[in-house]
Amino acid sequence: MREAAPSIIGWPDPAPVLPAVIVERTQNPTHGDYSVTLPLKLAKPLRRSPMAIASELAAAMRLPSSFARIAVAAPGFINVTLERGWLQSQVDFVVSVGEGWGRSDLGQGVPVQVEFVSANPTGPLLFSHGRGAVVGDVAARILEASGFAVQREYYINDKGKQIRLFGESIRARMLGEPAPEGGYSGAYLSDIAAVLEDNALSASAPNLGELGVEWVQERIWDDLKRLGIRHDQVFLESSLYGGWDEDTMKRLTGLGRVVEKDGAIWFRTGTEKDEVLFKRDGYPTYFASDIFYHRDKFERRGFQRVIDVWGADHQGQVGRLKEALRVLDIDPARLTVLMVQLVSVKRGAETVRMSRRAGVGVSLREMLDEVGPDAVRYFFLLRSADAQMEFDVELAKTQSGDNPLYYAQYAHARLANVLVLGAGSTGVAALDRLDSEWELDLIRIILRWPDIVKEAAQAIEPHRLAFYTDEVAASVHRFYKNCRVVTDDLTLTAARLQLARAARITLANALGMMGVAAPDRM
RNA sequence: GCCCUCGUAGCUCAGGGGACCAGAGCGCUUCCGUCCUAAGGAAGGCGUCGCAGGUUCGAGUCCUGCCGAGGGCACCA
Repeated sequence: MREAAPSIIGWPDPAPVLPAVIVERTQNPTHGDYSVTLPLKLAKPLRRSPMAIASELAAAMRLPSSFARIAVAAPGFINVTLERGWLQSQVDFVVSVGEGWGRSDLGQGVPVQVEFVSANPTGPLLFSHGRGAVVGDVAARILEASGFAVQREYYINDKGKQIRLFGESIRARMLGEPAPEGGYSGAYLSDIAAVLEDNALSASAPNLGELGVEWVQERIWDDLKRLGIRHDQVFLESSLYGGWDEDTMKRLTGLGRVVEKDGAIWFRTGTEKDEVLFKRDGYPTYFASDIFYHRDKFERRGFQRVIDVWGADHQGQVGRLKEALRVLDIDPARLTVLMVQLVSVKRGAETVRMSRRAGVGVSLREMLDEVGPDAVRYFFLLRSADAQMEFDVELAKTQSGDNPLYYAQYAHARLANVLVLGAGSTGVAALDRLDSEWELDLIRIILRWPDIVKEAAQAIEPHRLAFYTDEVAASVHRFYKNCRVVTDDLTLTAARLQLARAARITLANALGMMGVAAPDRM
């Protein structure tokens, strides 16, 4: 269409710029399945009526009549309606593709890194960390399914005084003393102290911090494992300081971006407010580490794109990091930072607000114990990452359709169940008999799945999967309720079983991409 | 004071500049039970899309300002 349009309607001088998206999905089914709005966009530059342009373009469009109907509608839309026979035939196609249904080679093997969680090993993961963990993991799954070469990375901040402070906090706990100034005071310190004492270590042992980190990190891996999350790579901050730091500083200095004042070393942002890179005591700031780290990702390791999942409390860092990348001649658009907003936990009438900074709140582990990993994942995915959310514990535990997780999983279980019941049926499927509104609606929704994945990959918006899943589940329940699958009518039974297979595959793939179980029985 | 995210139905939230786009679920009021799991389905009411301008053939959607909520603005992490 984009290529053909000029020759069909004649090109003016200068030529108009065509929009990137030419065919879009209609939002109202009475207008068909797809629409072309090009005539409306071309009307002004061509100084012609949009309806006339639409008619000419529509007349020139060549689509097999078995595939779709084309219509022109005021004020200048070209609407394409998929033919029933074609829709029905796609049921076989979905079944034949099976597990690959929804996957694509959109990314063409481009290397992408998703870095997420990256919590400091000085305390167990909070529930709010879980949100970033799920968002990052599902973003990675979506990109993998779309043909990107994805690496999942966990960055550990193993330098600096936090580890030392952590060790001092453990020592204080072992001695029954209060935590040091700015130290850690959570109940888990007692657990660590108990383990260390069991191993005959005293408060005077020199490496309490390291031992504590080991304990915490084990627990973090364990929590993530229960959530179904693994990382491919652990990156230590300390590895940035074997020369890479100096090399990067040399580059920045050469670019005239480094200045020393007040005994510290600063990055010249180009605005009035410079940023400290190395503190007066000689230690690097997080900003400096982040510059070294991201230059490493892009230049040394060659990732084309990097997705960082950060908590909302780090958003101040985004602008200056991107500015530093730009200065280093790395296109900042290659870095996407997903800001994950705060989570509060609602238990009955009580709401607990989570605060990372304050280090208080509900631990990820308690929530895994209480509602299970599937509910944690699905509920986090039912909200876009950039909106603050409330997690309703009672709802997550409810075993009914009020709970969107059960609603979706139950739809899958129903299909699996009916497929077992129909396993002995011997009829030959007559797909043209899938002609009720419920069946055709389900087919249309199923066929959207590959687009949903692509859109989620392009926008990096994992929540789109959950909303789609909810739609599929609703359509499945309607189908199940209105179209009895296994009957004496053998060709219809076979056709409906095939549709049930296609729907089950779609639901299973969608739930699978979210890391949520798709049970056959409930 | 500056920056970021959000502001849509009583509640929790979707809405890639398009035409019934004003939505879904929950909650509320009803209805559906020989029969594949009623852990379900069907019907109904619910709104000045925070406010005011602007861009556009067309604006919850983009821009500006204001108001409100939350989070950032450390030689903290």
